[in-house]
Amino acid sequence: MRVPLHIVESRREKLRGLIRTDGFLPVAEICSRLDVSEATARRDLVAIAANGHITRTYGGALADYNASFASHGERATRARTAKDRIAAAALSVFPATGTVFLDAGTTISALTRLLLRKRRDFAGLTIVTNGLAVATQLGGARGLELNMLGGTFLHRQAILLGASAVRTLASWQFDAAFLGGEGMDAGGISNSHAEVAAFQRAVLRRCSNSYFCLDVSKLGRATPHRVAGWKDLGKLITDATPAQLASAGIPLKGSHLVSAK
Amino acid sequence: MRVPLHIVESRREKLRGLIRTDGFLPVAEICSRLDVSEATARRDLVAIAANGHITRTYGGALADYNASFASHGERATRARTAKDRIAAAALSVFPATGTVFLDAGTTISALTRLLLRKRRDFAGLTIVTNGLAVATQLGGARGLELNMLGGTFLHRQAILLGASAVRTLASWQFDAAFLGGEGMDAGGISNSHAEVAAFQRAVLRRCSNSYFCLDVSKLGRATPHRVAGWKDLGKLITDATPAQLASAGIPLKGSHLVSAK
DNA sequence: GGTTATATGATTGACCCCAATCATATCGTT
DNA sequence: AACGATATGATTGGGGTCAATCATATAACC
Repeated sequence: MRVPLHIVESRREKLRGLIRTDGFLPVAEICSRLDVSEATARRDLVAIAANGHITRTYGGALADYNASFASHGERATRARTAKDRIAAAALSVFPATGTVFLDAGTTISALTRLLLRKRRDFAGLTIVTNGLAVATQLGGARGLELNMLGGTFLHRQAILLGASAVRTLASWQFDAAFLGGEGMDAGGISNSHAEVAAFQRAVLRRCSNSYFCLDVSKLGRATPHRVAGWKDLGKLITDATPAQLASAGIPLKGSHLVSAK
Repeated sequence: MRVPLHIVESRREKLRGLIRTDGFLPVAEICSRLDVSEATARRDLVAIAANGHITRTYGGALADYNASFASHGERATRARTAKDRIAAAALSVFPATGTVFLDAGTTISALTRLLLRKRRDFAGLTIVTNGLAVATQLGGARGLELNMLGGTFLHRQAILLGASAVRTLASWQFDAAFLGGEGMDAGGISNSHAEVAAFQRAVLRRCSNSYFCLDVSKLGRATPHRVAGWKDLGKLITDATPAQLASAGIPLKGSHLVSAK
């Protein structure tokens, strides 16, 4: 029998919370806790997985604050996704030692994953991040010194931000910084959160080499808060072709571009 | 056919790394990546799960840096563990609003889990933590302001520590702090890491009410680094009986003890 | 208020996961 | 060198999971 929409939505919201709280939830337990049939539980799961930050697994669902989960989707199909290609390109310019800042975000998370797979020992490398997923992934890597900036937790993105984060930043100097973004157009790179943009600008001031990693889907999209114009930032790592970039009015060439093909 | 022991161990070490990197790994993929049969993959999994930090799920294995996973084990058996009882007792003294510090560690993680299950809205409450698992669990809770201290990542414990963490602490004042520990005896509470102990002492200086949460298995155990003597700390929340505490030489009564039974 | 759209639960057949068992090859040990 | 221990892979039966289909009751819409 049909049920009011607000009931459906609130149930799914509750399920989102349950999965987030437990980290992993088997289908059977979803049924008993929400008192619904398997069919409904599964349907809710796919609904949440579609736009929520949840990954389905065989027999249940996994909260992917650690967006590192890529087994079923990306890797199984063997099709290297745009993010993976970008990660590979970023890896080629990744310092072997020194101090590196890593942004939050799924693109950077792909880089982290690749980094862990390619290198066995990280002695001499210091990584600083404000992303919970990145920290979670890198924590425990052999020889790596991992630092996290403090700050206020930004809902839905698992990022630490705010005045405290910017203040802590002041004591660091980075050899390289790898950053993400939500939009790139003729004017530069932009983000949807004012705080994120402000934070990234603060990072830019403290690094000698900056690499923005954005896939082609962000091309031409402008989001409210501008991070920096093309003149003010370092290199762009993208899978967009030079032709695509040119037609979007982005004036980058060679030395400011690392192409991921 | 049998295979040399060092091969077995190195393969399992590699598997540990894979699971940690990916967050979740289906059995089928373990087979293809390690080039072993399902049987061996499963056997390796149980071997790792026995003493490594891995949780088996149906169809694969989950890296449990987020110690929040408790569906199969604790909850399924319905047996309220010591940690759960302590968490329930802690919840009874948990402020409805204000600023609360939460330590890292599995006992506190149990408290976090319970907190999320019991309360729907956290408006007016600010939580500060240095534990990745706690932050991961609480991130996204409705109305909650969540702050994380920055610092250096401590291997194996997913805690942020060090001078930076202590420094950030200086700008906070807590209405309550819930802390864990590794040992309690007549002399007080102790921890195995010097940095952890130093950090906890710094927290104690900045809170009006402190609650140490330790289960009875820690009773009588003394670890190298003393956090504080019984006179210097607030209340103890434990499932140990007053008789057990007395026989261990711990001079606490009523007002300094919250019993979890 | 009548009609349409849809959320739900039951069912079914196929597929996958798992624990147990067994034969075998080879490592460790004496 | 010979023996025992054991890590491995194949097999098998049982059970769980999944996607698809269908009937139905009821919310949403006009």
